[in-house]
Amino acid sequence: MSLSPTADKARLTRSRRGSRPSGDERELAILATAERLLADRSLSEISIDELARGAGISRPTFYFYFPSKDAVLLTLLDQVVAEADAAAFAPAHEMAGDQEKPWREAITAFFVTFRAHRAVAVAAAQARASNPEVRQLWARVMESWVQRTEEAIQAERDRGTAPSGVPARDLAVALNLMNERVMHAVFAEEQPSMREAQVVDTLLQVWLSSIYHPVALA
Amino acid sequence: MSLSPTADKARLTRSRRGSRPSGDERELAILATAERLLADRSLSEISIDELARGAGISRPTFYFYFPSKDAVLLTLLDQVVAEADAAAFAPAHEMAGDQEKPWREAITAFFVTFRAHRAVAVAAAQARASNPEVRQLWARVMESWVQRTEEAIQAERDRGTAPSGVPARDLAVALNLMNERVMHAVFAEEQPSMREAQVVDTLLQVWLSSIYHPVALA
DNA sequence: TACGGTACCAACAGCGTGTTGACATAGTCA
DNA sequence: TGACTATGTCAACACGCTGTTGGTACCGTA
Repeated sequence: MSLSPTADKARLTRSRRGSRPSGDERELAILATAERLLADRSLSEISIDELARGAGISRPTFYFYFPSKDAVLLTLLDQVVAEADAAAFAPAHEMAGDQEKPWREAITAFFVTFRAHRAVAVAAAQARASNPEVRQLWARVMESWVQRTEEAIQAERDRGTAPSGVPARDLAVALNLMNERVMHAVFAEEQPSMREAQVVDTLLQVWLSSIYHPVALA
Repeated sequence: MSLSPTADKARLTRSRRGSRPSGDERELAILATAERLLADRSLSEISIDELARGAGISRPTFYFYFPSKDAVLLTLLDQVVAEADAAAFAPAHEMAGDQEKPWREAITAFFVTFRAHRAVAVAAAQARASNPEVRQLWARVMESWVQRTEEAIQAERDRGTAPSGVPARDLAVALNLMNERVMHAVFAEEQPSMREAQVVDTLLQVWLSSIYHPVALA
């Protein structure tokens, strides 16, 4: 790393472990503290002072790195969402011979990713109500998933493998919202919810039935 | 409309015609003010002072009637839930010849009732995260609807009109959570959601497909 | 008339947020 | 080297909202 001879002079002489951590380290420390504390309590129950102390700085200094608690959560959510997006659409699941497999893989990918960051997922769902930026980020993300779902449903209908029913868009919205809500219930350990092991099978059952075997409504 | 058990606890003040409005009138005024203000803003954005002013009293006097903002919402929610419960299970929808009709009527009943009190519904969903009493009330209510759904699904399976698939309980949980989430999205005018006219048909489609035409999972 | 329950509020205490202004330290350039 | 600028840092303040205290006014009953 330190290629120049003048660089380690400065490093070795003065800046032993006693000197201040860098700004980047501080920012990461705040993020890590936030995710850690969110495992136990909601964001509104966590004060900025706690976040700051956890990162080894004072409350006013917190404002140097983030404009608010919510901004911290927004950063965390951004990371998790990017991870989920990458996981769910990485190998561009093709509708080959098997009808079930690609749907199962996509649902599983979301489930696994959000389960790994359940604290962030639950906190974000709550913050959505009060914070316009979180709401907007989540809306954008949901919208993109809904559109992919709608396109996949429409493709199946066009291929003749799925019959028509309610508009593909509405069905896609309902199914994606169901996934969001069921996963949230499981992660937040709500009453009523279901065992983690049952989540993917149950959701998949509902998706496949309503896409491939819609009933004719009166 | 004191249908609820928790709402009509012993506050049997009769209306003495004084210069001041009676306690009952004040309490109702607070409830009415709350529902009115909730149409525009979330509960956390409404101060107790506003609630008090709206009811024509001072902030400390508010505490004479309710221990907190959340208690006001809890009372409102109690009323709406009682109304929905009554509407959805009033004529004890029988599974007669028609498979679709009873499910459609139940889903429609919920939709109509909550739509009439959308502000309370949306506020309650938000308060659930932070308030244990709201959470508990909603959990109890959802649990009872899930149980009724599970029993109805199981009855259809026992009669041979619906094949087996995932456990009836898990399916009932997923379907009820979907209804909750979709209605919330519509009432809160979220992006993505759907037109109000499409809600019942879309939800019904998913319910009937997954109950009567479950696919065989791998 | 006086007593107790109901209804009411001014004022206070406490907590959390967001801001200000001053100060420290490290790198840069004259 | 010494002055300038960036980046960090924080004690102390202003503010808004919540929940409480301690006291007042009204009214039905005995």
